[in-house]
Amino acid sequence: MATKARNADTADRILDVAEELVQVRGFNAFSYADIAAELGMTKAALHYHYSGKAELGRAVIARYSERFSAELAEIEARDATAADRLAAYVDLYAGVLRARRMCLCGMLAAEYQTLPDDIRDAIIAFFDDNEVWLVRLLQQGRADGSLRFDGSPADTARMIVGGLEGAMLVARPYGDAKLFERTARALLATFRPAR
Amino acid sequence: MATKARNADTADRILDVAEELVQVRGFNAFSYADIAAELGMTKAALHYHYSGKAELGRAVIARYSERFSAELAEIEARDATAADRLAAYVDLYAGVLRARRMCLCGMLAAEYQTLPDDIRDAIIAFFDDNEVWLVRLLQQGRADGSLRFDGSPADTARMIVGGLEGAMLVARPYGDAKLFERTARALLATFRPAR
DNA sequence: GTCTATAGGCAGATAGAC
DNA sequence: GTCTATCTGCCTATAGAC
Repeated sequence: MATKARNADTADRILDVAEELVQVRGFNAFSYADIAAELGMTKAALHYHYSGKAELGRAVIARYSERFSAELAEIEARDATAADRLAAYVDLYAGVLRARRMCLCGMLAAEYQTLPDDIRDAIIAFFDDNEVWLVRLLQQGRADGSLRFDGSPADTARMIVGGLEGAMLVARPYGDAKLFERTARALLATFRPAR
Repeated sequence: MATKARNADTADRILDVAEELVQVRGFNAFSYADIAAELGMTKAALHYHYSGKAELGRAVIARYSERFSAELAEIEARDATAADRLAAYVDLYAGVLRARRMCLCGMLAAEYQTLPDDIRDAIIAFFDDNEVWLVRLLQQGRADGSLRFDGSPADTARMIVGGLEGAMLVARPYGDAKLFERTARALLATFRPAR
């Protein structure tokens, strides 16, 4: 029962637009009117699919987190060594920035204090998932010698997530994806086994 | 002609409140009404001191950047070695997070796409200044052997700024300043000369 | 410098026809 | 499912009295 990907149903197209708006402008800086205009429909129609902005936000982050998890699983299926997997992880972030977007959860982390409780929980869960995945990666890399680092895997995992989120945050005003890539390479270089 | 610091004039107290609101909630998530309520005055009075929200934003970032520059100069006056200066630089960020705030320019970087042009320019200038200062620091550290790093000073400087901004961004949802400090220590550890 | 009062606009949201 | 019409509330901003 395949549906045409080109012709996703309305609920999905709303989610697509909302996701982009959150990543580019932030949750507090877009309105139902923006989405309605983009899709050529009215605000009232949006309320039929998502009862309010908070619920729309929940749906956006839920889909984003699922997709991110799927991409992590894909990396594990495709790349064998810890070093390759880490490079692929960095590429996920680079792809977001090339689309002139901020990481959804990085953007929402900035707005954290203004967001409803369940969205806050989802942000925390996203970062927790990333940390768990990276900790396993780092343990693997330390064991097989493909990654070198001094601190605990947990602190190092947070250094990676923070380093990439921050590099995106700072690179975006410059509108320069290459800036991010050079910064990320400097971060990756600290994990090279032979120095 | 000294004025009492405890009794700063109204324009300064407005700036104090606005600065905190931007750092905690973001520029798009506070209003003149919030500031007026906090200071026990009316919105109209605020407009006497700052004609509009955009001008208020300009004033906030201008004062913040000046203060930040002064703190960098203080570090150079107090700490001699590059390693000590870098540690003190990290402490600046830690202090902001302990006050439960995000770096002002990190927050504004997230909101960048929604901000007026002159505020955008000020954000870029802030990061440029930080990079310049860190590049000099890194060159000094490489020369005197107190800091070790592989990439160019410029890329490494951006790795530091990004790493600290991102570590703040991610630590703030957890409401845990210690989390930032451990992450920052992991970052600093990559600069240790003997590994 | 600070107030009251208010303008004008846009936000999120709902009712009810089709 | 989508529309028109509308509500209520908050936003930024201004006029004018004190």
